[in-house]
Amino acid sequence: MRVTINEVAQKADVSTSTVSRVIHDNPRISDETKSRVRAAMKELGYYPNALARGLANSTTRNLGLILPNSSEDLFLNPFFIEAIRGIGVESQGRGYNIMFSFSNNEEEEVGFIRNYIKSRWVDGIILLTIRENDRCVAYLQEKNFPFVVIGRPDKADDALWVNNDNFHAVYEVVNLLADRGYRSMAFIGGPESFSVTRDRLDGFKKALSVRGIPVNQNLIGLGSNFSEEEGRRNMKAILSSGSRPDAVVTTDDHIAFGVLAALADEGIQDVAVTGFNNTMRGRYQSPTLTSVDVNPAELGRNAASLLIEAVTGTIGAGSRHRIVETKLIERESTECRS
Amino acid sequence: MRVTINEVAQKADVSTSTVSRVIHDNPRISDETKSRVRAAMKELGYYPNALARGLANSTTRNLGLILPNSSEDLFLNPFFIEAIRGIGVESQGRGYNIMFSFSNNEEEEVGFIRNYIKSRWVDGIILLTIRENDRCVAYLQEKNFPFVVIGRPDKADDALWVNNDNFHAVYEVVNLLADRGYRSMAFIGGPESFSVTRDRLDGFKKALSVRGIPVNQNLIGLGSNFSEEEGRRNMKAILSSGSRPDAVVTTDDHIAFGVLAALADEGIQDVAVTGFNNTMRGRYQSPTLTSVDVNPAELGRNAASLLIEAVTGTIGAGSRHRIVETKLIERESTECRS
DNA sequence: ACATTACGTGCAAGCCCTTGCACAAACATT
DNA sequence: AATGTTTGTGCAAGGGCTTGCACGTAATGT
Repeated sequence: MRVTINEVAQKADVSTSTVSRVIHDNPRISDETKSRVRAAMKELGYYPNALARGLANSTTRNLGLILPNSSEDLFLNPFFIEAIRGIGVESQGRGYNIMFSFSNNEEEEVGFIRNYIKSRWVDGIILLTIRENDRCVAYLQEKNFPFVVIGRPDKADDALWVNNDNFHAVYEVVNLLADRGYRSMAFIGGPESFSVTRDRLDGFKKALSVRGIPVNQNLIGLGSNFSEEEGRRNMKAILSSGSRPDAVVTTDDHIAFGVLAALADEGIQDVAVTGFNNTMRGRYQSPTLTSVDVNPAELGRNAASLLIEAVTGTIGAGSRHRIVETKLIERESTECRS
Repeated sequence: MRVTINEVAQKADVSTSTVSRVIHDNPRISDETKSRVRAAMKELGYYPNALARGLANSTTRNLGLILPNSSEDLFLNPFFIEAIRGIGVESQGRGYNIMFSFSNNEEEEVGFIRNYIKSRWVDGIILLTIRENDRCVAYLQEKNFPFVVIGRPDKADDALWVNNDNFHAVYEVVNLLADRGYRSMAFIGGPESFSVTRDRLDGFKKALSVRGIPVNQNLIGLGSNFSEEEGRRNMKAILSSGSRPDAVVTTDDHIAFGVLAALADEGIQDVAVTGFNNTMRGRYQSPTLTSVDVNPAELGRNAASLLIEAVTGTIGAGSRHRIVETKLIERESTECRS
């Protein structure tokens, strides 16, 4: 039998309510009693039972994390593990635990969310990815359950989210390329159904137009996913349409690898390429790849702290979103136009 | 107010005990009653409260996962995320949840373990790394709390663990090199305090001696960690001692990268190098790196299932350990000796 | 000196589910 | 017909903690 609040109460010669109040440092308890109770707790090695506590005040200090169990391209870059780490470190620093589950599709995700909510395991939920018309978001909103998403939800802008400034990130990429002497830029991204894609494309267009460079629709290609294969396919399509950009902005390192492969296939050398997410491979590819570091750990930290503020009711009005700075990492793939 | 077992009982016109028994599919309840109760549950949308259940029978169906929050080199390869995924998928498939925490050092690890145990959040604990004389292992054994470790504990061989056959893996690496015509092989590994290092070194020595190749102590270097830097240092040390192996077996891709860097510094070309863990970078380095895939997802799955068997008391006698096969991935760095 | 206001603590109900034991009814056994 | 077995349910006592309310005592005010 483990030591409970009762033995402590007995030992300190007070009631269990008093012990409970001491645990929560209730100001109505006199200092003298507090220290007596604390001594008893220490002596007995008392440790509160989280389950009982949770049951009594229906709050668990657990957060649920919904992870995609997806194809390679999501796990081959450090984004996820770093984001998870950020979430974990921030949460545990604030006394929260994280439970996670891997889902193969939207339906499974909703299932896990349902389970977390209904079985009352968690106080809030973190969504690590987001789609257009995300059913998880819809479900969570319907249940009115606290959640935060990494990435910007297309509708439901009133939800909590943390995101990069994708618009600005690409804007800067274009500026870099322009500074390096590139003029005819292509854009190759993932599915338009992801708001990241749209935001980045907007940044691309805006940066061009600010510089007075006309946007050429033939130089814009959106793939059905973020894979190398799609990047390659889109690049080939652009080339075979007869266009010949001198730089290619992509929304993911893997897409960029595909682009580089397509260029290599054609024996084209002097086209600049940029990626996103600053993957390992980009650092060792040849040429090393200029990429945007999205700071996943910081995204994770912010997601966790935002959610915790929400579930504890300490969220500041008007601070339901957080923007995390990206960092442009310049490497060989965008060296000055020769 | 959420729907509880009481409303269900009322609706189905039985006692709460009966409902509880229906939930657990107790055979003492008649089929007729069962279906009546189930109908009531469905109609009311009943979902058991995990906390209350846990409190009542002191079991949570949660597992705790202790993760290192360590320097880059541990996160730069997919080992962790893959292992976590394996653990997660296996656990959730069996109806278990995972809680994790990142620790910066052994002391923090013990702290998290203590918290998990004392606050009764979890039924068992998974250790993803292991040191010599691991205090976590000691603590868990002292508390007699169910746990499993990935990697072989040096003492405490009676603990549950899952591991690769590291001896055999390196044995095969040596065989490959020998088949490719290499004769003078060096070994560069991490700290000897890790059993992986020792097991791999044993495999190395054994394979050589089976082939009748003498083991040269000057060609063995053990670093203080698994980093590129240490790999480079050790390789330089070997070279500057005047030795000139024609192949280098390492215990980690990062070490191998360091070795390759050291060789490149000296302008040496024709030395074969092998790594471990099959990292991303190894696939894109030049030369691409021959490496041993340790199958982290499978290690994770097995760890989870072994632990679950242990906590449910369904563990088979004599099956307290599991060995996961490695897979040798041959690439350019071990091409035939020219 | 009496009424009022803190102050510190205890009572007991509640959170929701599990389970050993008891028990009534139905059936089988002599 | 009397006794013994099953079979299916219910009772009630937990599991460990929280918290609204009540209450006695001491301090304050007039």
